[in-house]
Amino acid sequence: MRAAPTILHLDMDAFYASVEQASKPSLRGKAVIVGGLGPRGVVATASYEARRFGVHSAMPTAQARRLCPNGAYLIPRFTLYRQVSDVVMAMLRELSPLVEPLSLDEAFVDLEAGGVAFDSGSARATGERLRADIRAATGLSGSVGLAGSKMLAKVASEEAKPAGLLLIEPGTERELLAPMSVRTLPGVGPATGEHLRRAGITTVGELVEAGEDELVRMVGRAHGTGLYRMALGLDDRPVVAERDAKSVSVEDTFDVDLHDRVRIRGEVQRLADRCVRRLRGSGHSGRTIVLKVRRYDFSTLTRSETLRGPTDDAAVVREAAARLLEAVDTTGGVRLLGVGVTGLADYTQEDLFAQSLAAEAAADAGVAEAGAADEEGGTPATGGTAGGAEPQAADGSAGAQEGSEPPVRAQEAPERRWAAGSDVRHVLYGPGWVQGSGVGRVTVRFEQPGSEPGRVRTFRVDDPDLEPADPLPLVGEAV
DNA sequence: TCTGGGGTCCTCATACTT
DNA sequence: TCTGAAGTATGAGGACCC
Repeated sequence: MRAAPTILHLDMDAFYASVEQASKPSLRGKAVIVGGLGPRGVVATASYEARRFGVHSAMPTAQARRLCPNGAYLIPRFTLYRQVSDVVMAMLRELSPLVEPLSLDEAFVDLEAGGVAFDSGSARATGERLRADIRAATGLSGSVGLAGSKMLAKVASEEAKPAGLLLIEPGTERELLAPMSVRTLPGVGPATGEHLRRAGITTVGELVEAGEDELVRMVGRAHGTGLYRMALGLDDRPVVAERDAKSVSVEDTFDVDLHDRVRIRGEVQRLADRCVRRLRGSGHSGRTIVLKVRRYDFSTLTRSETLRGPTDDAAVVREAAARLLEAVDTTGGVRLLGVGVTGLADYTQEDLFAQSLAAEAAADAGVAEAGAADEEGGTPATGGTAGGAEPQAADGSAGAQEGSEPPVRAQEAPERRWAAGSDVRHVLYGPGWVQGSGVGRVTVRFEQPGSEPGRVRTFRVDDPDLEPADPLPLVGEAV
């Protein structure tokens, strides 16, 4: 067991919403909800002002709108969040080489390994300085937890929220944990929580009383022993700086369930292409292809196929995904499709073997379904309902497949779409952001991170003076 | 009016190999 | 040559996390 509380957990407060408030002065102090804005969207982050109305992460956006009709609803701008996150993570790496990012807004740091803290006093001082530095560099607040283990440090930062710091002194952890809900412990979600509740266990203290054997009996070996140790405050997992990705996947939920088999097939191909682009971008190839289908009734099934060697060939992944789809009954409708690759290997190795194998398999399968599989004439999967606003941010590439799409329809003058929250620039009025759009109009608020709250103006959606723009930095770097 | 997207890890059943 | 046990690979699903 570790003596000194030198594991630090940083958790940025309401990160996405706070970044939006920092970048849009008129939203400071207001209820801001960032998430999917389509009919099936969910909330990613709600500002503390919005939380007062009962809005929280993972809640359907439609429900959030009912609870908080006057909030600002914005699509996420991951490019900006990543930029801010990079700044924060760089500051953590100045403290120690052992930094383990958990997401864009959370990380563990082993302060002792960095030689910046060795006891409660120095750890606390380091944590306070970090919070101040982050605020100075980004204008945002983060909460810091300090303890002798990762699990306790995370519990501490959770308790410290918002904008606080909590250090758990060694020796006090069991006393501190005992009255807390079992849901406090990592790994206890709704299902396990309910399972335990039915057995009369609602607090961490009761978990300890139940004993290891009983817990193993209830929730299985790995989970049971882990849970018992966590309840005792025991956790010797090290802070790990570099973690290899284990899988890459993409998925889309459709605004309206898909019924047409040809359309479904087309979407699966599109997802396979996107997945391979991501796979290659991460410098990997992979051996197992996974197809995910969520049906109209929200039941989810996965089908997978393991190749004899890793691949990063789009054609190979497309074919495998198509084969897997053939084994799935989609009558009734499909609300989500996904394609993933697991069993990752380094990108560098050639995968001719896998490719020739896929060709072989395709030839085999071809005997049975040659007629059905190809010939998907007609029904171009043009844009359509997927992904709602289709912000076309980073990935510019549309669905330009290699020639296989039959007749290219005449492009009906594509109406420009302006997603709420996205950055724009007007020739006359300068930088601003889209506050809303509809019936041929788009409303823009002209302001930027350092400015006073700005004025609102409305334009025609096809106003040539208005253009999409890149996000502006939150602090510094004159604009 | 329901329930996103990108991941990880665990468990269980089954098939295959030794 | 047949059979059963044990170990391993694969596939599917569930829970959880942010």
